[in-house]
Amino acid sequence: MKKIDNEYLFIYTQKVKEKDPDKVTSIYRATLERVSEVGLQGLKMAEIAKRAQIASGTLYLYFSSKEELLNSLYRQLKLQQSYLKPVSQAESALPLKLQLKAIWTQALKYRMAHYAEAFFLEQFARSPALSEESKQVSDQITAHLLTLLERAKAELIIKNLPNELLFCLLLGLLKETTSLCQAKQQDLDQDLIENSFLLCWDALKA
Amino acid sequence: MKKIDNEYLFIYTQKVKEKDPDKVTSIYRATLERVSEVGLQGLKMAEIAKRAQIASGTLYLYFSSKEELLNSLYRQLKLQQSYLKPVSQAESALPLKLQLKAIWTQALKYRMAHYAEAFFLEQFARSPALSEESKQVSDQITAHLLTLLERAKAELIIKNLPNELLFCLLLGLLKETTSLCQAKQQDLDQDLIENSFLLCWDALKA
Amino acid sequence: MKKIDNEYLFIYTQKVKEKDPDKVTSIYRATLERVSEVGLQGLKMAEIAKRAQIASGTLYLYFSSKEELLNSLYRQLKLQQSYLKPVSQAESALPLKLQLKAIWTQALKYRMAHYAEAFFLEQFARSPALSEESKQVSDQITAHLLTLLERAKAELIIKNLPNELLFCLLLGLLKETTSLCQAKQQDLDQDLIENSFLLCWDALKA
Amino acid sequence: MKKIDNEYLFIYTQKVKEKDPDKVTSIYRATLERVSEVGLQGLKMAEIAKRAQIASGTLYLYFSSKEELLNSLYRQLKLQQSYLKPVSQAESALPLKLQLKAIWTQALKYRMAHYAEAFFLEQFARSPALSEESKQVSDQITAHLLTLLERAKAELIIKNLPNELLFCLLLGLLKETTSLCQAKQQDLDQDLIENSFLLCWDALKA
DNA sequence: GATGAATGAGTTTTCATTCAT
DNA sequence: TATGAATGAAAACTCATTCAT
Repeated sequence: MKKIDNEYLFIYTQKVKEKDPDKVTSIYRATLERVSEVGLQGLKMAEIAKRAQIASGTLYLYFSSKEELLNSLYRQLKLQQSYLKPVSQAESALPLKLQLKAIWTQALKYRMAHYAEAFFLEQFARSPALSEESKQVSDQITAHLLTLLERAKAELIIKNLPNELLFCLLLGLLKETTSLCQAKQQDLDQDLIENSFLLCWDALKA
Repeated sequence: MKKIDNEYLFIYTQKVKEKDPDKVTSIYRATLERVSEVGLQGLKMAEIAKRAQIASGTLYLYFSSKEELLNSLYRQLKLQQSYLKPVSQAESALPLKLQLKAIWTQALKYRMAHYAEAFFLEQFARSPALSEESKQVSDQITAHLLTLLERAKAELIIKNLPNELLFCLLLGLLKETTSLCQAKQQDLDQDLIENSFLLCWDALKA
Repeated sequence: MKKIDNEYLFIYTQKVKEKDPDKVTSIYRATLERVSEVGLQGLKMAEIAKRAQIASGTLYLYFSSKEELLNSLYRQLKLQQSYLKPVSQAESALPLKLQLKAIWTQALKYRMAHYAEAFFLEQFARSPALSEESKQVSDQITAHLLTLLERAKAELIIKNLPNELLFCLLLGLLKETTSLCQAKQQDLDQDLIENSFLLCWDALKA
Repeated sequence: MKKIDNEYLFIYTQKVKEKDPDKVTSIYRATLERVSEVGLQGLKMAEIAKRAQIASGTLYLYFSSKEELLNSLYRQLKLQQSYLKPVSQAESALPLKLQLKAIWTQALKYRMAHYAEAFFLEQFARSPALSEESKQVSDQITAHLLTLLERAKAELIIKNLPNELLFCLLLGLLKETTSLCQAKQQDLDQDLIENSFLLCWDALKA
């Protein structure tokens, strides 16, 4: 049973309800844990409640249905994704390559540290239960990157290819690398960060 | 309602049952179609039967349970993955880069043409219903690639990094690119093939 | 898998159908075997067919439904029960006690030799599927005994109690003794016959 | 629709579940009633639920499956069988014959009063659904009787025959007599008790 | 007649949701 | 608010029976 740390999730709850935010937090955590254990298909409300140490009826005080719980968690996580992303002042003075490397490193570390969330996001993104509203919560991680890539293209540092394709490269490697670590129960080491960035950079650079 | 062509799926059925292979084929097709429409969570035996134009009881003549049907389809598809991969004689005389490009092109086209399968494989791979036996059906797509990468490393053409990491790059870009096309309902054009291979190659090359 | 000998069952089929009597016989045999293996609850038409080495559809050429098959078998067996019972000419000259002993011995042996039938009869007799018609097929085994008991009562040899009660004693001991032998996979030996008759006789005698 | 009184069944529930014992009791009662009405073959979970005045899903809060419900009821009843059997202090001072008569009377009355249970036990004992665990719950009714018979044999009051055989006599007559009363919708009268015991005793006595 | 794959009505079982406490 | 037993609609699965071959 994977435990997901509470402080991190706390922030989700800000906008959710007028009710006890700790409870919402622990419902979210319980949901993520169960999804990482049994997948979306195997997810049962009763088990979420049990894991969150509340009665199953209580879930319905916070979320009107399973679908709403999942969509709500999805939106929180999506918004959350960008939360840790802004590059520090200090970093924004660095050369673009180093800024990109900082983002890459941060993204890899973030995803490893929050694998259950990443897993949930990927699973639920493809679920027919994903509401229209949820779909519209865009992944703002991209905003930062976008600016950076545009600048790098303008400076002829990286290839002038559609952003979409460049994102595919980065996102694909990011996902696969973290999946790999997860599957092999292996931690992210410095070598892996360096090597993976090396691949990215050589791919991108003009 | 997406239709998946029959001839292609026919080959799956070779080893499945002593019973009518056409029926197995159409059950597989119906399952893939429904999964691509409603996801694994929304998949119902009655709807698979309806789509396959058989009675729901008939499903159980071919598969003892829903779980067995999904695992069985999973194994067929996994074994199938390598089926189209061997590079032709003519190609094996080409320079490594061109061989790799041939594989890349083929893989992209294959995945686009069989997106429902790819989707099912990715979804079910993470399902708790995936049996041990199914897990053991390895993805032999990698075998060809592995040889090629090893040769290229030996010839100092590509970077001497762990195969796993190189696979992450290739598989990640492959998945994301095809997802992108799928999401945008856009066909794979020559530009996309060229550009995506350009990214791969620059990443890999020494 | 218990095999029930064919010659014995052959006689059932005389009045059943205009169709192949061998087939009816083997359906009956298969049914009895399956019932003795899995009970009435576990009895499936497909398994009867398999055991009888015919297609399940063929069952319906001989019997219009499962219920009819069971009722039909029940009636055959009930009629059959008395078939072996008539005491020989020679025996009818013996003292009543010895005649009774001859019947007792015969009944015990019969029941042991045809345990599957006895089991079926007892199970099906209590089934709601037992038709009115089947209920009316009386157990003529009793007819012989009845005469004998009446005579013995007239001669003041046995107790003047209601026949029903005397039957309960005899039938009860008969059933339990054969059940016991069956459960212990033990053959009926001479001791058991002697001892059980001793109990019966002492109970009955005036 | 036969009603089985609640107080009696209450004792079953002692060891069953941490949940509401009244509900377990009423499920047991409903099951016995339905079995006595339609037999084991005709028994449906939905009808048990209806009779017990609960939703069918509720059955599964108490028993994980139909099979478990039946086995559970079987074990309760088996254990229960001996419950009413111990002879009172006063009785144990009586001559053996009278003690035996007391047990006989008690057993007859008990079985008549709880015919549905007896019926269920006999039916389910032969069902393939009977679990190994259930088989092992021995019928402790015999323990008391055994002691008594052994003593009577030692005192040369009754025949020195194997207990098994003596049990066959007693159990057989018990079963048949109660079946008879049940079938004839007739109550157990004093005559029947006297007469049946007379038969038993004459059979047993040395 | 004989076959056995196919049928679908009828079961068992699950689980999101409700509601009395 | 919180509870968790109860609900019952909906799903998986079974199997007697049919029917095209």
